[in-house]
Amino acid sequence: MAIIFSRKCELGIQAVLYLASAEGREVISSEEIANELKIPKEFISKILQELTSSGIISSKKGKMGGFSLAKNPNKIHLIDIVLAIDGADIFSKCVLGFPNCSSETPCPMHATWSQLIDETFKMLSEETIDNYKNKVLRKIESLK
Amino acid sequence: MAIIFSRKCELGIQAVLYLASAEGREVISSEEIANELKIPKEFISKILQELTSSGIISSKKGKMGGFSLAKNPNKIHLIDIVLAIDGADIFSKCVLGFPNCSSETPCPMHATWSQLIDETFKMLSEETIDNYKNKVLRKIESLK
DNA sequence: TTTTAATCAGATAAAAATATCTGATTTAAC
DNA sequence: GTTAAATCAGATATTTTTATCTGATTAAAA
Repeated sequence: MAIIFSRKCELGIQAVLYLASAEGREVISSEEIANELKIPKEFISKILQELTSSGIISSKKGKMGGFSLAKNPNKIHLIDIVLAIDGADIFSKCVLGFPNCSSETPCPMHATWSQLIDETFKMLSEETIDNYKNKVLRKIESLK
Repeated sequence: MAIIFSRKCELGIQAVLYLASAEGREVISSEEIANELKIPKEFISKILQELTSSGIISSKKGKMGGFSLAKNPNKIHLIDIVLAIDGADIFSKCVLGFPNCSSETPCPMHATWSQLIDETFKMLSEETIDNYKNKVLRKIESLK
């Protein structure tokens, strides 16, 4: 089964978008995020920990603690989350799984695939969390 | 870790390209494919079985048996192999993992992502094995 | 100061994907 | 016919990913 982003990465993006949509509030607990996004609390907690240690979000410990964006949502790009959780493999590894695929020793699909991957990287690098924060609330509504 | 195609699919495409590059010869054994592509014989055998049962390649059993393309390489498209091994999930499932993502209840990335996925689907549907069969031999040289 | 509610860190469990093994079947050559 | 070399089918093993659990730490509120 092929996938694009790992489950962790999918949920990481969901969670960051939810935090962005809650602007004005100081922090949001992992429990609220889990309930709103209908995903297991334990799993999203681990993901929030990763996002915290990579500096995309920040956490407040103790009672009344929770998570918030580490910077302005127009400074957080989708690519930041993808690279933090899944790394750069999707953009750098050979699409056919050949070793050392490059313009010197290209695989058969190298040229055509590079073009698509570059476009994808560009989109993820340009789009900010800010551009999407309102859309996530509408999607969450549809989950209820 | 994110991936595009499963390992099975990557190797399936590699193997079909190798068969295409060997035009003129009646059949190619799984052992030869494994040796040339530097991958385990047992694993590629299983993949060749799948490709046979989905009608992309055909097999000849018994001594001197092996595999060959089931049709003209200009009639086999990359998408055929991808769909046969990985299915259509990559093209139909929500990129953020939300349920029921569609233009009615879109996820935040739905519109931007659909565009990239449609382009990818189009490329894989247009490109034939025939377009790539020579390139694979050059790549195999670099493995030696 | 104690209790409560939150994150944090590391271990463990479960599920899925990847890879391997074993034996049966098929077919060409001797 | 017998043997050898190939695919086929299903079971098994290994690895990775996904998910959960447990206990420690932190900090607000009673």
